Amino acid sequence: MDTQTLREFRKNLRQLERLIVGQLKEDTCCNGVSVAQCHCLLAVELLGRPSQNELAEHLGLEKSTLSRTVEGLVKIGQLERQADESDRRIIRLVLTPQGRSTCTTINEANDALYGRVLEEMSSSPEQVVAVFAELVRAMSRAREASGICLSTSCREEQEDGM
Amino acid sequence: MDTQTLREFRKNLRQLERLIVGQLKEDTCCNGVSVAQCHCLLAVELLGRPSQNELAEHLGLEKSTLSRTVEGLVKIGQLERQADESDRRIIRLVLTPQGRSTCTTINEANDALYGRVLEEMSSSPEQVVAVFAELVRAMSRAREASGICLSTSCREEQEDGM
DNA sequence: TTACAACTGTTGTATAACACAACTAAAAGC
DNA sequence: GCTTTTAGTTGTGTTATACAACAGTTGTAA
Repeated sequence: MDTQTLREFRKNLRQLERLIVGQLKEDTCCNGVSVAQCHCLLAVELLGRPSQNELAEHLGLEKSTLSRTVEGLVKIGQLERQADESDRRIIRLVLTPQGRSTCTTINEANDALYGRVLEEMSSSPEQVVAVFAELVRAMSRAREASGICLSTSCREEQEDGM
Repeated sequence: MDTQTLREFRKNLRQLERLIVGQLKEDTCCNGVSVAQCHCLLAVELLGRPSQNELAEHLGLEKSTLSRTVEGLVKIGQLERQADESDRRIIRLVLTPQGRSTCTTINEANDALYGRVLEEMSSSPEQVVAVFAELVRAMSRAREASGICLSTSCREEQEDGM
C-alpha cells in the first residue's frame, strides 16, 4: 500500500501516543486518582473480584508494579483486598463503595466526552468504533507476535547475531 | 448514542493506552534509541531544522524535558545543535548522518509493520487511515478544549468551587 | 543609552510508573 | 516429607516527565 498513506497513519499514531503519554503526567485525574489507578479501578470493575495476578496480566503490568498500585488504592479507600477462600496465597480485589462511586463518575464523564467526540465525526459512530476496535486488536496481535514498539520500529535486532 | 458501544470503545482505548505505556518501558527501541527519543528524531525529520522550542511545542513537552532528551541524542551522535544565524538565543536541531540513517531504519521497519497490520484488516486500509486520522484530530481538540484525560475522565473539577 | 521586559534554553529537584531481582508464605507434585 | 511452583511484597534502579530558578539574548521604551 501507499507509503504516503502509511506515513500519515504513523504520524497520527505518534500524535495519539504523545497525547496519552502527556496525560500520564497530569498527576491527579479524577477524584484524586491517577490515570494508572483509574485503569486499575476500571479493570477491577470489569473483571469482578480478580486476583492481583489476573489483574496484572490484564493490564500488562509486572506483579510488583501492580502490587504497589493496588496498595495506593487501598490506602485511599477505593479498593479492598480480600483473602481467597480456598487458596491463602491469593488476594482478591474488590471495589469499596467509594471505589464503585469513583468508577461511576469516571464512566459517566467519559461516556459523555466520547459520545461528543464520536458524534461530531463524519463517519457513523458505530463504524468508527468498529474500525478502532479492529485496529487495536490488530496492533495487540502484532505486538505479541514480535515484541515491537508500536510507533517507532523497535525490532530487537542485531544485538546478538552479528 | 448507545452506552454499550461507548463502553466498548473506551475499553479499546484503554487497551491501546496500556500498549503504548508498556512499550515506553522497553527501554531501548531501535538502534539503542528509546521511544521518546524516536519521537524526537522523527519530529526533527518532519519539521526540518526546528528550534528546541518549536520541537517541544510540537511534541507537547516542557522545554526542560526536551532539552534533556535532545542532550541525550546529541551525546549518542544522532542530533546536532546549531546556532541560529540571526538570534543567538535559538538553537536549531538537525539530524546527523547517523540520525538520518536511524530515521530511515525506523521508517522502513514501521512502514512494513503497519502495512501488514492495515492490510489484514477487513475494512480498506485507506478507510481505516482516514477514520483514525479524524479520530485523533477529534481527540486532540477535545483535549485542548477541556484539559481532560482521554481514557479515564479527569475533568479537574470541584477543587476550588464548592 | 540604559533599564526593563520578554524570550530561549539549561540546570536543580521532585515524582509517577514502571521493571527486575530477591524474598516469604502457601500450595502442589511426587 | 521434601522439592518445586505460584502469589504477592519489598528493595532498588531507570525513564520520562514537570516545575522553578537561573543565565544569556533581544527588543522596547524612556
